[in-house]
Amino acid sequence: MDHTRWLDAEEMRMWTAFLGAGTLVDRELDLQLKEETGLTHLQYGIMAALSDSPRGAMRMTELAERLINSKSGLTYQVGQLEKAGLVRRKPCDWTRGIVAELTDEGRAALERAAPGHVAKVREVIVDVLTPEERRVIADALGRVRDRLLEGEEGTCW
Amino acid sequence: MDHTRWLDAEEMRMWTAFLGAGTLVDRELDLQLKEETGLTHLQYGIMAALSDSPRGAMRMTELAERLINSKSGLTYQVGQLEKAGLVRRKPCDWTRGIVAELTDEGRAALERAAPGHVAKVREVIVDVLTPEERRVIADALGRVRDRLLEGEEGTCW
DNA sequence: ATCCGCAGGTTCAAATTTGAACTATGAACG
DNA sequence: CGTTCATAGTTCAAATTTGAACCTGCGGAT
Repeated sequence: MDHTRWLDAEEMRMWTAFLGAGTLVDRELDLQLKEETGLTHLQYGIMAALSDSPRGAMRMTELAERLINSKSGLTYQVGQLEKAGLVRRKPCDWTRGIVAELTDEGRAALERAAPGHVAKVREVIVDVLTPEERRVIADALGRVRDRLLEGEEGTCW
Repeated sequence: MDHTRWLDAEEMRMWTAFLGAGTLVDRELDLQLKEETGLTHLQYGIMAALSDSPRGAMRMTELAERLINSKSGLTYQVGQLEKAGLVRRKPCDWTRGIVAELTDEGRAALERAAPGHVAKVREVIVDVLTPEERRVIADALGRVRDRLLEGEEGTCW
């Protein structure tokens, strides 16, 4: 009873490209960020998320969802950033909980880090693709992501 | 002197989709594998690589390259697999070094794990995309990956 | 009021990952 | 042969990640 539909050559080509690119791109960005700014990609992600947020602050759980990370992982990394003086925790005004907020120093660090980071993102992926490819990937992988996010409703790690 | 070319909306859409899909797909596969077989995605990758190999065995360094992982990480995980009796280490015949080789038990475990794994890969990504999207992604991300692999010649972590 | 149940966060131990040192062995060369 | 080098793997401590157990405040039902 082998009902398994194995991957054909073309499907496998896509799958390995996707996996390999994901791993390598991530590593490359991590190296560049650590090298130039001492931040990890995750830490940069946290700060970028805070900076994007309309209030300049986010609740821990929102952060965890947005960055797709476990709550305890976030607690740890926000702790690191707090030690470094880049982020501050404070009780949340508009609802129970705690928000993380960029300090002035944190905002400055992010602004210093951003140009190099964006340049690297362009170098390793954005500028390597054609506009058409970017469009297709945005649609296709956006769909993949959204389906997984939905399936996750109410899941809490 | 702000020469930074920031990402426009479309570029950002692609970038976040790529990042998000990468993270979520990886997590999903890890969960499924641990749940059904007790293996991590990395361990599955190691065993699959060994199984693919013409000799049914690979040198540690080859494995590290193929799986895009650090050497010490491999040492650790191969150690785990060895403890579990799924993999065996032995001195390499045709050149110095050590090869890892699937045991019979390991091969059996891989065969048990594969159908569920492939099904999940289809469910989360392969079957979510159209053939045309798969083709574009294979080409585009394959290029991204290969450029990074080249730039890495001689790098050893 | 009091008791549940739970959402938001944290803590803690265990597992994993990292990177830098370290060991060992084969290859090239005199 | 003996020396020197580069390569293949391992080891070790430190950093990070995980998941489960644990606090805590709060709303609603009784």
